[in-house]
Order: sequence, then C-alpha cells, then structure tokens
Amino acid sequence: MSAIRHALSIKREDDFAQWYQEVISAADMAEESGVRGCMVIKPWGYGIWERMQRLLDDRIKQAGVQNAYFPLFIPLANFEREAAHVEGFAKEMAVVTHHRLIADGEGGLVPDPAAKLEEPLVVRPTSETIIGDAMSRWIQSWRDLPLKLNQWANVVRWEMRTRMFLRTSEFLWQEGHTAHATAEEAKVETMRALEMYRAFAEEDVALPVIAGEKPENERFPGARETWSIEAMMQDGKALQAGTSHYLGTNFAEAANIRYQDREGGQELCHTVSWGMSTRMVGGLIMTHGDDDGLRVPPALAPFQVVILPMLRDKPEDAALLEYCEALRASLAGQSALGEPLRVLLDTRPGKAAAKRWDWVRKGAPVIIEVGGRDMENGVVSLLRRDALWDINTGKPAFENPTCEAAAQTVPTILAGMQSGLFTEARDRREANIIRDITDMAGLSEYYGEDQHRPGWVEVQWSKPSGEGLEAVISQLKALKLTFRNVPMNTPPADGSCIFTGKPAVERIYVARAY
RNA sequence: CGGGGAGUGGCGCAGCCUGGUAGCGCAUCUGUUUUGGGAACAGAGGGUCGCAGGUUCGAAUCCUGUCUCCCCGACCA
Repeated sequence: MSAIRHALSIKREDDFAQWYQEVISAADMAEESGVRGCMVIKPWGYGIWERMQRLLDDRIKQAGVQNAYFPLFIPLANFEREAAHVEGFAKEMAVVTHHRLIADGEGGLVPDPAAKLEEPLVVRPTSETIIGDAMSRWIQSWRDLPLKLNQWANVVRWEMRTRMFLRTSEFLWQEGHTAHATAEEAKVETMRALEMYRAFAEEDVALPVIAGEKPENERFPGARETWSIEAMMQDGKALQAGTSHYLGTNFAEAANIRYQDREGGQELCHTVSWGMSTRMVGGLIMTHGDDDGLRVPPALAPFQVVILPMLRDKPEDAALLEYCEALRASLAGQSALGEPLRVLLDTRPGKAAAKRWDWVRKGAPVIIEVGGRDMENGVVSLLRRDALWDINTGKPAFENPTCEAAAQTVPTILAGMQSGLFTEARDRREANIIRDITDMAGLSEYYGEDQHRPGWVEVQWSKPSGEGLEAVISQLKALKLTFRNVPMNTPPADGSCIFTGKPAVERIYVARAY
C-alpha cells in the first residue's frame, strides 16, 4: 500500500474548520467579498445552489404553492406589530435611513441630511410581516383559502460571527408563506413542508436528516411551533438544514389577516412559514466532502460527467476530439435520476492529468479521460469520485469500459453514487448517536476534553418551561451543547429526565451545533 | 461585540525587531524537450506591501486610526 497524495493540503481530521475553508476555495465555490460577512458565490458553487433551487422548486410547486416576489425593504412600522418577532430580529437588522448621497467636500460621499427618510426601511431578515400585509388584502373570504405563496430571495441578518455558506450576513433562500382557515389545516401544511424538506435533503442532497420539533427556547420569533430537519456533519456537530413554523394567529392578528366564513363571521387566519437557505450548501460540503475536496451528489452536480481528452498539440488531436464528442453525445442521450445526463467535454488547453485534479476537487461525480490508446481500443478511462483511489497502489482507480459500456453504465454509477453517499452519511450518523446516557455525569463524560469527535446524544427529559427550562439550558451551555429537536416516530419516553430526575415525557437530541 | 492572530503579485509565505525604495515557492506567459497519468529545463511578465493619517531626508518596516479575514467566547432563525 502506497501513500496517497491527496488533492487538498489539509485533512478533515487535522483541522475541520480549515479543511472546510480549503474545500470552498479549492473547489472554486465562493470567495471573500471585502464586505463584512458577505461572500461572492462563484459559478461552481452557484451552479450547485441552482440545482438545489430547481429540485426544491419542483417539490414546492407540486404542493400547489405559487411563487411571487415581495420587496427587499420593509417599513419599520410594519415590523413593530408582532412583539416577539421584533424582539427576535431587532438586534440583527440593517436599516436604510437615507435615499441620496452628497459630496462631503473632501472627495468623499456622505448621506444627504436633506434626504433622510421619514420612516426608516429595514432590509428584510425574513418576510412574514410584508407578506402578511399582502395576505390581509388578498384574503377576503373562505374561498380565498388556503393561500400558498413562496419566494426565492436574499435576506440580511447582521450576524456577529460569519462563516461561508453556514452563516453569512446576506444569504439566499426560499421562504414559503401560507394562510389557512383552521389551525388543523395550518398544522398539516407545517408538517407537509417539513416532510418536503426531509425528502429533498435525503433524496436530492443525499443528506440524512432527523425531523422533529424544536423546544420552546429554539422557536422562531413569533411562532407557536417550530419544526426542523437536523443533519450531522463529519465532525459530529449538528446543522439545522430547514425549518417549518406554525405561527398560529400571531401574525394574522398583527397584520389583520381575516376571512369571512360560511356563516358570515370574520375569522383570523392561521399562518405557516418555512425556509431553506444557502446554508444547505455548507451542509453538503461538511457531509460529503473528503480529503480530496468536494463530492457533489449526482442529483446536484452541475456536470455529472466531465470528459477530458488527452490532447497532445498534434494533428491526431482532431480524431481524438471527434471520438470524445461522439462519447459526449452518446452520454448526453442517456438519463439518470430522472433527468438527461449533464455532460461537459472539457477542451480547455492543458494536460488532462492536471485538469483531472481540478474536477476531483470540485467533486464532479464521474471523470472520463480519453487518450489515443483508448481511442484505438474503443475504450475510455473512467474515474468515480466516490471511489477515487486504488488503495493497493495509492493511485487513481481507473476503469476501462468501452464507449458503449460507459454510456450504459454511467447512469447506474450515478444512481449508485447518489444512494451510496446517503448511506455512508446515514451510517456515520447512526454510529455517532448515543442513546444510553441517562444522567448528567454520563453526558459530561461523553462530551469531555478527550472526545475529539463527539456526536449527538438522545436523552429523555421532562420538558420544563420558563425558569425550569432556563436552568436546563445553562447546564447544557456548560458543555457547549444545544437542544436540536424532538424526533418524530420514536418510542415514547419510559425513563426519568436527565436534567431534573422527574418522569420524562419525550426524547430530545442534544449536540454541539453550527 | 470582548480576547487573540493575520492582511506583502492569482495562491501560500519570507522580509518588519535593528527604516535605505521588495523577495521566494507554486501558478501564469514564451521557447525547447517531453508525452498514458498531478511533466522537465530556460527565459519573461505581474505587487503604489489592506486603507487613511502621522513621525522621518527616506516607511512594507515605527506611531495612530480604520476596514476585512481567521480562532476562542458572547450572540444568533
């Protein structure tokens, strides 16, 4: 067994945070912008986000939700109507106060005092309030319900500490907003959105998640219930990858969203909101990345197959290119995971062997190199990103199918890779969930200093609220732990609360989190 | 926002303490030789040293302010 020369300089196990950043730059996904907390998303990173948008948007539309677009700027007064909501977001809002700049006489520009806005505008941190405004106008009778809207947008939250994709001041997301006649219907929609996110995460992103309800202290500001999908990263930390909120009538009261029922009475609507953001890209990296860079699940890869001709700057190149073009066309005629294959014939100048590593770092699922000898034999040299190395030789594990065989097997390879990445991540997660810790001493021990890759612990608790909950949270905080969620479809509690010793009422996950 | 670290060609760094007008590796360009596995050799191009002030005959280097990034903490759907 020879030493493998990996495509990245930092290994996950040596410094996970540094490794994460190296993947982003080595895979050419994004870069720093010079603006605090904001990033430039480069074509490969944005291409992955566009795939996420496409696949989730299809699911959103299948649920009868319509896309619309609402303003970036929200009047301050609009925001003040829901008390818990204001309190939750006030500390992190960007505010626009002027609409004109003037010269300061020293070569610079300053806001014109004469152009101060009567009422400041907030850059949306989320759009419940302004969409609620529209809903109050659009909904008159029970016939207008349910109203199901979604928008793809950027939002701004002035975060103290940012990390590319995981927490940026400006980020991209979708936010679904629905209004319903009854609490029951609204809760059905809350759970529908949650299940949609679970399916999207697991089937499209190959990201195993645990769906469940957030405890009271983790609720969205103004929500009655907050549900989430939680994923385990390779360092054992948890990442909230999507949320769905049952808002009750809180926002309907604030924005006066009412409908006339069949008996002629005026009733408040029950509203729901749900969101998934570019943070999912960070989750993808920390779940599927390895010591050679990113591995993009085939369903999300902007290019699933990259063909690299081994050009030699000689007349024979023309025939080789022709051979590769035929291969490209043959592959492009195939389908995988329900869509036509996305194939790139990379004819940029440069040696195939050097370009190969660019695509390995980017995580293209299948790389096919073709040289003159392959052409003579009617074969290709095929490399799978999920099985890169021959551990006996320490070299890339090329296979050599014929062109016809390659065209036929690539769809199978991609489908296998999609499910293989999911299975690998799910097995890793299950291996790192602990369920038999029943007291704080055990919890402290598990998360002690000598544990380098702690996972999650499923505990039983008595679900205190108010001061009792505060006390529990400070116990967790001492271990740098947070509550994640109360998983669905798990056996009922049968023990005592790990925090209070009282009879437990449910099971909940605790973990370190992003 | 508090503590710590850092900003020098595209990337990674040295130089700073002890001021004298910028260097190395990789990458890039050109040429030659190579050619089935992350090519070699030679030559070349590219930087007002994050930004703004100050001290000085002279500032990447010293001083002040400021912006951005990284780590820890607080905060955070």
